[in-house]
Amino acid sequence: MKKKISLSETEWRIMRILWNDKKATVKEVWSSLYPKKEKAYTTVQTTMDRLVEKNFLAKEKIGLVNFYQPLISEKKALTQATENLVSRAFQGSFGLLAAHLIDSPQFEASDLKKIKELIKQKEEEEKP
Amino acid sequence: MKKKISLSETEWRIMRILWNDKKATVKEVWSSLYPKKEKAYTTVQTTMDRLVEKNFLAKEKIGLVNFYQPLISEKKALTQATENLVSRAFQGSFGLLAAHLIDSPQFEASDLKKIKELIKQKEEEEKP
DNA sequence: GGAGCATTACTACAGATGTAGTAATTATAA
DNA sequence: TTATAATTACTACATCTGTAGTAATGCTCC
Repeated sequence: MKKKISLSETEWRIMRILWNDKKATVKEVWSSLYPKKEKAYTTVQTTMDRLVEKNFLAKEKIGLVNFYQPLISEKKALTQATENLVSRAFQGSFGLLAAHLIDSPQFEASDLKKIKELIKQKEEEEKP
Repeated sequence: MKKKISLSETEWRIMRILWNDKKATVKEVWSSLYPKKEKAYTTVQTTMDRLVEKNFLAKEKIGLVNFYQPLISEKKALTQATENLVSRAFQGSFGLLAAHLIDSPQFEASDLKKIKELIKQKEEEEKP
């Protein structure tokens, strides 16, 4: 059985930094994430190493220092996470999730507008 | 800090039964979920009791037997779960999730059609 | 050439989760 | 009235997660 890997809040935050910077050290991630040392350095270290175990990050030692970089694109990670939710909560139906979303109060007019554009775009791509 | 409560695959499956049946015993849920005893009876029992701790279910003893029923609607649970994903992975933007969704290969033509209808419907509601 | 600093490597520990076993309780059938 | 079956209550244990401390290692500056 493939285990459903999912990321925690902190893990996402770390990944996002790596997606932007392509490559970073624990120190860099830590300073950028917790400039006021809200969390311990080693906490970030542990989390990043666990991301390596989960195959989300690669770790490469250059000189003395470990550099980490993403092994998976942000898009792919988002897709996986969405699939996860959909399969758990929406019985596998992306359509159900979309419907729920549109029906949500958190879904604002501006979002709606953008979605309509995207839909139109997609339709044009499909039958050109 | 409010802890982000999230449900596992099994927990969702249990909740779905309860949302349908309104009220059920461990036995009933277990038989319906694992007719071939894929999981132990007590596993379901434990899971349901943990759902009680999470305030997703209420437990009421009638005679000898415990009946469980939802304390939260399916819709609310879906909203919560979606919010969770959105806040973790989509930086809080429902619009981003929606965009990602439409752009997904898993998002089928039929889904698209339904969504368009829903959007139209919503728009009509808003400015009647 | 040793003291201090940065960094890594390893270890720890509490709480949640998946899974299930065992003990206790009570209705029921013989 | 006692053995049995159904059910609950309690306990267990491995794994994962959040959080972090400590030890080891190798620069760098006096």
